[in-house]
Amino acid sequence: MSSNYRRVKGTRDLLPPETAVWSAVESTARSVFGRYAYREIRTPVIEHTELFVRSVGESTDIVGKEMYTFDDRKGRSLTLRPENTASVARAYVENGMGNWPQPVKLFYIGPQFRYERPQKGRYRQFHQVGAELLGDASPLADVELLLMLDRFLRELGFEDLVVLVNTVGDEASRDHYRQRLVDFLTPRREALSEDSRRRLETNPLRILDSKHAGDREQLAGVPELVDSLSEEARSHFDQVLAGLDAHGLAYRVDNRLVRGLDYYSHTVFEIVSQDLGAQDALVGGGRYDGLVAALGGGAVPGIGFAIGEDRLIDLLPEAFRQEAATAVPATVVTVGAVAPAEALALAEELRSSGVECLVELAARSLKSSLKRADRHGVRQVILLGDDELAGGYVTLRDLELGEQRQVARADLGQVLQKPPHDRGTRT
RNA sequence: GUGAGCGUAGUUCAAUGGUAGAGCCCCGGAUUGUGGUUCCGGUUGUUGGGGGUUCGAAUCCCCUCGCUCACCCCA
Repeated sequence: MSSNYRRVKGTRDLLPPETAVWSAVESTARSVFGRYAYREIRTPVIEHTELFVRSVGESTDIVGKEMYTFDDRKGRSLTLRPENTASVARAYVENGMGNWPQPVKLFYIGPQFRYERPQKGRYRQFHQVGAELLGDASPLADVELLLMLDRFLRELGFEDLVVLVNTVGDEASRDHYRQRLVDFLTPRREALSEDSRRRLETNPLRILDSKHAGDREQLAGVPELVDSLSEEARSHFDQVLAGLDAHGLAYRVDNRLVRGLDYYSHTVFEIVSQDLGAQDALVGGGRYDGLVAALGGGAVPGIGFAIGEDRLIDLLPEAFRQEAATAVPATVVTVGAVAPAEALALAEELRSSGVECLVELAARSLKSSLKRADRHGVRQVILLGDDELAGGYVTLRDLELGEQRQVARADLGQVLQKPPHDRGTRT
């Protein structure tokens, strides 16, 4: 408000100490995904617009009205990625990953962009943590992916999140069902919302998860997609559910769950939370067996998920936040007539032995230095006065315990190596 | 794109047409070798911006920008 320069709408500055939480969440993702041998991929933030039109789908809202699209200086249409699966699939084809040992397991962490009106849990620049498994069509691959996702969320401390699963079948199943759905809804056309009437032509399946009250009424008695499944699609889904049962992963089958991106097939899933307001989807994902082929690759099956990192962090259990918060463990302070340069020299020694510390660089009264240390959330204060300098030791004061002791200067690095870890966050 | 609510100090908020304030935060100090409590002192505002009404506007009106929430859609 005081500045002429402001964040662009829908973006935000992530500041410490919050960034430490983000960092910890991302470390956990790397750790968990790593145990399943997923490796990180980093794709560009900008892509050719056509990539998203082809993969996400022309009739989707994302492509229709939510993309940051612009022409570069040569008139090529470029788009800030609205999601990351299309880029991963493109990279798979472009880099010949089809020749790598299959399946290829990739994860990504990064910003995505959608031009929407910002509100709770929805930003124009938001962040996703996602994983993609390419080259494995088996139902057990779906199961393993969901187990990995579940493990990640549990390591963050989430307990009661429920996975909603459904199948949208293979292409033949969907074609068959789409026709039945259109047959059912056409007589009711006039009672549908404007959006849904449009979808009847462009993307009928999307009408199923319309939240519009009138639409929901008209959907009473609608044919279920389950009944249109091919033998193979039915069997795939049954095996996925059996696998989840075998591992005790809680889920709910939601026959109305249809995801907003065109590339999905077979298994689709979502994790929603009641504590997020209107933007309740925390994770979305599913199988996309036709995507790589659509981008000019071979018939390579795929499955993946994307976690809304911003939303995830909104909901993060307090215990994990606490653990992630960082406090500065120590500061070096001079006493009496000792020059601050001596303190800096000592701090550098400590840093050489791996200790994290601040230094008081101004000559102040001890009283004032201690007060400042306390305000910075420092726990250990290293006092360096004439006596200490002459005796080759320091006085180490623990502000939390209110105790102090003398430590030989040579041992100080060792003593501070393991900082007390029980200090709370300062907010 | 549509609707609603809200814009006063870094922050949370007061001031209902008559001199823009308080708490917190931040900075300094209370005889420079001992912090947190306490006390003293200090910095910070074109009242989001522009226009109008009025002797006089943070306050009323119009426009505009921004924020928040919801619809829609999704992560």
